[in-house]
Parts: sequence; C-alpha cells; structure tokens
Amino acid sequence: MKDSGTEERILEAAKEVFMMYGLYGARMQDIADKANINKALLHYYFRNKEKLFDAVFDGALSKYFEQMTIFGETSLPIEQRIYTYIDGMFEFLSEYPQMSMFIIKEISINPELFHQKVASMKIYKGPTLIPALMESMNKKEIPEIDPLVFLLNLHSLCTYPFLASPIFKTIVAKSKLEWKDENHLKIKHSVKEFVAFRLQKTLN
Amino acid sequence: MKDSGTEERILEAAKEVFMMYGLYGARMQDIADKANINKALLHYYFRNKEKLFDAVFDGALSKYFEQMTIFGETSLPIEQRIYTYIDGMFEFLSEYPQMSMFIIKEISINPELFHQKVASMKIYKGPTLIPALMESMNKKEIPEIDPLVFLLNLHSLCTYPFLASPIFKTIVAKSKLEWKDENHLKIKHSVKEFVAFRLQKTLN
DNA sequence: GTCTATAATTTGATAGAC
DNA sequence: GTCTATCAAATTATAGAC
Repeated sequence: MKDSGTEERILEAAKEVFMMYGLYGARMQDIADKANINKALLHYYFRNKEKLFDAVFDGALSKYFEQMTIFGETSLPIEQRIYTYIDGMFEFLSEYPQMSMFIIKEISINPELFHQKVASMKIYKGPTLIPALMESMNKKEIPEIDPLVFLLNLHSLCTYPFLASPIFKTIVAKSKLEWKDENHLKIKHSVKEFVAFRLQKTLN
Repeated sequence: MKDSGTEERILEAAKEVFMMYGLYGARMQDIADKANINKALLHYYFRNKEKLFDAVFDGALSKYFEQMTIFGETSLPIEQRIYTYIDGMFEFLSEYPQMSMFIIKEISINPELFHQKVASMKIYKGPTLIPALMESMNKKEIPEIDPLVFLLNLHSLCTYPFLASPIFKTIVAKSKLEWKDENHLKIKHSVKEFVAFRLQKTLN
C-alpha cells in the first residue's frame, strides 16, 4: 500500500476489500480500517458505498482492458506478438491476481453495468488479437483456426492458474506433491508451446 | 427448481444465492423469497446463516471432487481416459457453471475452512490423473511432461470458458463477431487436440 | 480534513400464535 | 411446520465539533 494522500489510500483499501468480498459482501468498516481512517472519511471522499465501488470497478476495468490491448509490434511475426501478449498477461496477473475474478464476478451479478461501461469505452474496439490472426490466415502464414476458440484457449491457459491457485495448492498437497513458485515460469512456457503448436511454428 | 420438500427447496434457493453473492454478500431475505417461504423458516431448518452456508458449501465441494475423480477405465489408453475426463468436466460445468467460481472464491476468503474440509475427505486422495500420467511416462507410452503443469493446463482449458462466459460474450460482441452456443463443442474439441499434442497421440 | 457521536436502515435471529 | 410481529445486532450514512 502506497503511503500517499488519503483519497488514494482509501481507493487502495477499497480495492482490496471489494475484490475479496464484492459489492454486497464488502464492509465500509473494513475499508476504513485498512486505510487507517474512520468510516466518516470514506463518506466525505466518496459520498456512499456504491460510488466508492464504482470508482474501484472503473479503475479495475480500464486497467484490465488496457492490458488486453498490449500486443507486440505490427512488424513482428504473429507468434512473436502473441508471446509478447502472454508475457504481458502473466506480469499483469501476477501483480493483480484477483482482478479478473473480481471483474467476472461483478459482471455476472450485474451484466447491465458492464454492457454500459464497455459500450462507452470508445478506445476499446475488441481484442486486437482477432484481426491480427485473421490477417495472418489470409496471408497463409498460419493454418486456418477459429480465432475465437484460440483467443479463449489462450486466455484460459493464462488466467485460470492465477484464479485457481488457492484451490490448486491444496489439491496438489493431497497428492503428496508440492507447488513451487517457479512453476509459473513452466506454465507460461507451456502456453507458448501451445501457441506454437496451434500456429504450426517452432518455439526456439 | 424442484418442487419438493421445504428443506430441499431452501437448499436449492440458498445454493443460487450463496453462489452468486458469497457468504457475506448473500441475504437471508433473498433466499427466503427464492424458496417462497419467510425468513423464520430458514432458521427453523438451519439454525443460522453460517450453518445454511455450510450445508451448501459442503454439497458443492463434494459434488466438485466427485466429478474430478471420474476417469475412464484403467484398461484404456491414457489419452482415452483423459478424453473421458474432459467430457465429464464439460457436462458438469454446463450443469453447474458457477460452482467452480464459488468454490475458488470462498476458499480464497477462508483458506482454513477448505484445508479442514479436504483433509477430512478420506475418499479423495488427490487428482487421479497424476499417478496415471506418471505410470504412462514410466512405460514410455507418452513423452516426459510435468504432470502438474499438464493438469493445470487441462483444467484451465475446461473451466475458464464457463467462468468467463459473461465477460467474453460482451468482449466478442465488441469485435462485431458473435458467440454461438455450439462453440462449446469446438472448445471441447480444441482441448482434446491439446491433450493429443501434449501426449503425442493422434486424435481421430 | 479528520474525528466522535449518533441517526437511520438493513439484516440476522427469536417469540409466540396458529 | 409455517406464519406474523418483533428484537437485537450490524452496517451505512450523517451531524457537528475541532
């Protein structure tokens, strides 16, 4: 937690609590405690709970979408661009392991909210990956694949390990194996191998 | 919702509400409404909120673990057994799309609870897949792979599509594409292709 | 801006009639 | 077993001093 202005400290604390418990499960008292202030100040800065939540959710959403558009240079071969994308995803998810779950969860509770938010995002035009894949297919650089299925596979392989890490560690322990942190590197590598396989490229 | 005894109706309603909002976010009133009874009856049947939650969570957990142990016959080749596993996963996740998220979420809030529950499950010895993979590697039927990474990849590819479906539909709409339900079949197929690739087998 | 004290509302839980 | 009415506790929100 950054040791900055009060407003930022509140947002930081609110992020933690809302991401863990959701809009309805979160408690203003918890947020105040985490920010080392009292409840009254929360209302001074953000009028009410919903407004505070909106601030957190908006921040999460734009960070998330911002990340999803980071993609290697157009001049590079498609597989290289995707490797860059994967590296970015892993970095992002390591820093904010709860964010994708938070977004998914809140959207499933209130789909309307999301539609409005995304519709109003003029910058975001959808996954950059899709048109890039299609172009490569047209140029016969890669085999014919379903771009949506590929995109979903890719996101699955990157995102789920972070989502499931609490449950997975326990399950693994049951098999008398252990979960090492360096496994994240292995997983990332396996994702790239998957991409190379799908696009019929070789990976170093 | 089954039109059965009151207790069962309560459990059904509680499952829906708890899965959506979690322990702290769920409201007893909502559960009562969904079950078409009043709050007092909830307490008559399940003393308090936590006990009701436990009943729901226990049910979810055992159903989940039960599914995770369904695996093709030992006599079959390993890839066939995994294909069976995948079919089972997709069927299960179609029926209970929210369950894995629910379990993951509640565990990340209260890891202790989970450890106890899993530790007390004497039936469950960990993923059946791991020892089976190791045996096949010993017999040189499949190449050397990291069984944990493989298991995680597999779960990622199967589970995430269901988790992310609310967000994914919106994202896809942004690219002027559309999400068809038959895509689930394509996804399942792509998972099997992934398995075949990893195990160096051919898929019909 | 920040605090304490308190109001207002929501929510979990109980009492008691039927 | 099921309901209405009500209590007690928790939780959001506000008032007002500093």
